[in-house]
Amino acid sequence: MTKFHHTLNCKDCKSKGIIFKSLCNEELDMINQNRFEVSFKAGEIMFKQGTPSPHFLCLTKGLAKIYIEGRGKNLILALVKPVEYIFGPGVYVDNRHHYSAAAVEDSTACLVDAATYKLLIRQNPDFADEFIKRVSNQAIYNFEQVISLTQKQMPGRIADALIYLSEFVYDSNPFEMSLSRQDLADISGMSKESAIRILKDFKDEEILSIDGNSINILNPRLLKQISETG
Amino acid sequence: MTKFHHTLNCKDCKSKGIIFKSLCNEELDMINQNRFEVSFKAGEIMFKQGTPSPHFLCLTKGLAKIYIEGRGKNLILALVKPVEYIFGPGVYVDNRHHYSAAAVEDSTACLVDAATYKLLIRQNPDFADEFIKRVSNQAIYNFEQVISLTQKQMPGRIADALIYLSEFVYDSNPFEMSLSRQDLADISGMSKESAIRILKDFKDEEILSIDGNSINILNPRLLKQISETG
DNA sequence: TCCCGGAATTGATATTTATCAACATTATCA
DNA sequence: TGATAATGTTGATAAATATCAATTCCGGGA
Repeated sequence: MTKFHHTLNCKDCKSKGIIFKSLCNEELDMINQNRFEVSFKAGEIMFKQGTPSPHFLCLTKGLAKIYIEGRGKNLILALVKPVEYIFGPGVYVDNRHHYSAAAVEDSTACLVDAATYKLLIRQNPDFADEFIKRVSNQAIYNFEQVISLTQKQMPGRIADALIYLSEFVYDSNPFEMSLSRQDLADISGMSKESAIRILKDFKDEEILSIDGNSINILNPRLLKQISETG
Repeated sequence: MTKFHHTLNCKDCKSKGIIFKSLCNEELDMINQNRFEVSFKAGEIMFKQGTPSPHFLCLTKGLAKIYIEGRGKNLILALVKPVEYIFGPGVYVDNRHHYSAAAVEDSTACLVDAATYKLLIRQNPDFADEFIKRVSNQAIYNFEQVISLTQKQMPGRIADALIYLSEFVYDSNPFEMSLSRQDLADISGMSKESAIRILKDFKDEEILSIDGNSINILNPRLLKQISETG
């Protein structure tokens, strides 16, 4: 994990997230003065559940997973790609991370002091609205996730994960999956072996073609149907 | 469902939630002018997933459940008691309810126009902070819930539900459960029959005594241990 | 290049959980 | 009050899923 100051100013940052659109130049300066950039190699942990949480993290390059560490198993809540940010609920509660984050691919991120961020939320109602909107969207997504995990059977859950990967994470089909099978299992809340078996079933039914980590969704319609019928 | 204007002003309301503590009299007046009170009989639906969501709802009497309607099954996300409020994430996203709510006991609630509420969040940073804090707490609770539902086996999940009921909902032990067995199952993400069986096991092991809907936790330490070991 | 360790795969088996059906109990209401 | 429906309970069975063990595959160093 290398720490270094970025030469760019936030005002000029090409990878500035849309979250910052409601901030004026002065406010962006404030963020700029309280930030530093960090890079992570694939596999490295970015922060760990239970540790103090003093930062807002904006992913500028790579891919990260955020996951809850349960009893032996992990549950991946979401994958985060540029330019999205991670700002856990602990910041407003107990200053602790309630989930861990790790780099799935080599990544870089901007860290901003949480206090600065909270101050801006108080100062700028548009920014606050944007933030609440974002938190709300996340909550809604979590509802769908819980229903998927608790009420769908394994094929439905794997279908959900594959659709999520293709449509929201890699934004393409076919796609090269930078996740391990274990990660896929951790997204879908099942054992690695089960995840592999379902993938194979999908391959046998010619819903997918799989070559190592390259996945091609051959029958998106059927996959969506499996997702819906659970 | 009866609609009537409450005689009291919000300023004097005995059951005013702590959320309102950061509002000045003028702001409370604003809420007061945009609110009405409704009462629900036990079992009545307060609002339904998918319908437009123009209100902030504050429960002043009774007990309500909020639940997601999945494929045939429901998943109860939380029980709401006085004086807590329900303000779904849809208000900031698509103006739709993303979960349903129903009265478990005879209840009354104050409904406040959502636009008014959102305006106050923009106006009053302390109020906004309180609101975000509350949303954050909810998110953290949801994490624990997801882990319970996806990584614990049935006895652990029922233990979690019973602890939740005793410690957070009814605030007592023994307690009279106003929920049905189906509700208990919907909290724990399992079939009604399974929930009943686990209850019986706990009774046989003398962790609980059960008489109809009266539940007495005889061995809280062991119950907690079952919750933790899953 | 060869070897090693971790990931992926497969099969056999055990465990967990749901479903179905039958019956008991309780609440409701005319 | 008695009939009737809803809720609760139990047992038998089937389905879903995890676990364990044994290979195989693959990439990165010495």
